[in-house]
Amino acid sequence: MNAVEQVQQSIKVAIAQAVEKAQLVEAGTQLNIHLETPKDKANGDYATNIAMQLTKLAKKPPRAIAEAILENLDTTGTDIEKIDIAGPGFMNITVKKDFLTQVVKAALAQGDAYGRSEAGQGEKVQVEFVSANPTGDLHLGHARGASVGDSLCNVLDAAGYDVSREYYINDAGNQINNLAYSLEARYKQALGMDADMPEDGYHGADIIEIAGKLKEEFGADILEKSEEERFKFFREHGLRLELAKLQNDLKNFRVEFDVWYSETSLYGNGKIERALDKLKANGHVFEEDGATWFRSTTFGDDKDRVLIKNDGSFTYLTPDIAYHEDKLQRGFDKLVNIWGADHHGYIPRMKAAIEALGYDRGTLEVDIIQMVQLYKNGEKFKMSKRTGNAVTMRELVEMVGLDAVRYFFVKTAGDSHMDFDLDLAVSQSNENPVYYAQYAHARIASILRSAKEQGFEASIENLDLLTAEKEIDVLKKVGDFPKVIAEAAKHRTPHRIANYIQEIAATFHSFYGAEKVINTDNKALTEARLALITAVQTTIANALRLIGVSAPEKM
RNA sequence: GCCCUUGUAGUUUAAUGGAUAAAACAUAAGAUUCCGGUUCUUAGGCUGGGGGUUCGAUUCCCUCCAAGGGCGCCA
Repeated sequence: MNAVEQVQQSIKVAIAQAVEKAQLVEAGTQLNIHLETPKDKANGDYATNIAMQLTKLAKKPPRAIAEAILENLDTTGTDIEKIDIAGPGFMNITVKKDFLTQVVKAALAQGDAYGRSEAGQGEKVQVEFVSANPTGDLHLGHARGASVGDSLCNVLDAAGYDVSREYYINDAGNQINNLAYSLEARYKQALGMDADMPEDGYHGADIIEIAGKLKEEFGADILEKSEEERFKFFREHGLRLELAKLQNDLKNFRVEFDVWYSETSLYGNGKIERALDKLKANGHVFEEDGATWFRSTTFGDDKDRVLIKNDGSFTYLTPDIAYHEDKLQRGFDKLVNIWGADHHGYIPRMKAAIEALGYDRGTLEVDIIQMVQLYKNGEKFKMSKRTGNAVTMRELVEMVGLDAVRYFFVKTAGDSHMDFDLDLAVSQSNENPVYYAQYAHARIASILRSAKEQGFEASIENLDLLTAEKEIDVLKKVGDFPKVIAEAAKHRTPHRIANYIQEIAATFHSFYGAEKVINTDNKALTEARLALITAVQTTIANALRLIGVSAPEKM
């Protein structure tokens, strides 16, 4: 618990004791005292709405409750300067100024770790995201999912959760056969032969590229093989090269996974059969029309689902159920799946399966990443993996820049639809909000360089000199950081980090405009301000790192 | 037809059920002998319509409208 949290905790305790002393509620009642930071700083450093929350229990109007709390409040030993009752019954708390400077000490002492907390209490969370089929390039939607998923994992980690990142490789279904046939056609074309693409083939440029690689490596030798062997060859090598490309693209997107889980691996070890047996034993399986069904309607799904087709093969759902059972048996407290909105209809059956297997359906939470609508030349730009004219994640990064892409996708809540104007993104690259934050960081670096040349160094000796309005604003903003991370983790809303970055950058720029940091006539103040902006720089760098954006020293 | 998600300044988007709904971009007007002008200051909303829940609703519930997505023994 850092200095800021300790202050907040002491305030909460003091208020809780006052509530009890005023006999507003029955002894032992669990109070949920929440401190918020008022939008308008005229309303104090912190505010609590406890008086309004207690109207029912205390059977008094909120302002009367607030007054009763105030009368019974003992502020000795806390950092409370004063408390005002305002509006409908808010209690606005002003804290002693010297406490605010604690955040500078905390930020300087903790460095890269500033902002981290134990809020998550080590809860084991597994986050599965992207999980795109290894049959083509990652496109726009995957880029959004990767940005949000990776940032979420970073935030969870920073908030004290034990997080594991996982990618489920769909390397077992019909789409892989399709990949093999598509690749074979492209391979033949690469050799100058006539070959038709299969009807549902993958027309992406990546398949052509991979076919070219195979031609270079094996020449025309593959044509000598039997049809069965050729199929096996293209399947194997197609998967290998597609997967390598996916992993490389994601790495270049600054996204790394702890576990790459192969769907095929579920076939060799009996896990699918065990999951099926468990569903059967629990009485949720039936036979009809020559197929084996899961009675998912028992658990709220709108229709029952086939598990084994009448040709004896599994549907996609069946190994996926086994996969989720496997996840659950690995001991995670919570499973978070980040899926594209086009898969949202799949949620009820997956949750049904988890319940049917005997687990709490709430263990699995699915966060939907809404569609990204591309615009180009003022018109909708339909993306399709199969028509070959999709904008890939790689192309997007080339056009807009990695920092801008990562920032752009994470600054918007994942569950809201998003319009992405390609022309604007390209033309705006110089005005993109990400540069605003990066500039703040670079500007601080510049000031620190300049100060060093003039013989000044950041010092925490005279932080009490930081009393200007803009300085206080900056102190408060820096102090908010651990709470912002904890809240973003709790609500799984990494876009709050992006919002926070904008706020702290704006607060800093505003301070910069009002106060000069380097003042050769006042060494003590200069060095206190250098400590302050170092704390800001650390905070911005840490925040940018959470969302996968670089923090440059120079721009 | 049924189901899911989303409707907020001109545009793109914020806002644990809280106070006067907030930023950026674009537009207009100003600032700078100075630590980086990619900066700062100032100027704008019937939160899609209508009901309901309560001290209080952008947020929760119902309904209508609109946009997107899903409704396969595909993955």
